[in-house]
Amino acid sequence: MTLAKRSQPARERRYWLIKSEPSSFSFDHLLGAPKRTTSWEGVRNYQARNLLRDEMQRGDGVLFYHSSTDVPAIVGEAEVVREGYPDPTAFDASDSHYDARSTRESPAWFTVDVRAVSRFEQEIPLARLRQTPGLERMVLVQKGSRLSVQPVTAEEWRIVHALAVPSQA
DNA sequence: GCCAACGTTGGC
DNA sequence: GCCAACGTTGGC
Repeated sequence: MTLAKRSQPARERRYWLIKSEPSSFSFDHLLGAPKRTTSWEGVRNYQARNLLRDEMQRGDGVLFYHSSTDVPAIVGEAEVVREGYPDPTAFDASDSHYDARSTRESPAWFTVDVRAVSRFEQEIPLARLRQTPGLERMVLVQKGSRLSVQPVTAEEWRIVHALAVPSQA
């Protein structure tokens, strides 16, 4: 965190949702990682890149979603612990996410660090999200929605939490 | 495994 | 700048 960033006025906490295929990187992987933290690298979509680079801030809340699995679901909560920085995998010719267009002088792709906060008491399957009043406009439930890093509204975050942690509702 | 929806590429 | 072709995502 730079002085410049620390001295910026605080803004409202914002919320995001990130997708991952549990067969490649699950919420358990994140919980088991050093400091329960990982770099969310490898994103190669410009809309998602813009969110990673420009919008996600330290302290923001993150819903962790399992895609391409038997029961696609939101399974836990994480938070942004490091703001956008160049994705190192884009510079590594031996990495499957290598992109020669991205240079250290002019990086094309960005990542943030996320840390696991907690696994939800109850996973929330996509089918349930679709049935939940107030979530009709959530990006995740839109037809054809493929964005792997998505904005979540404060109200959507609240509703999801009420489903996920009923003991606190 | 199927296939709809989407994003990217590249010819013109 | 258009748009067809292609590769990928991801639910079902």
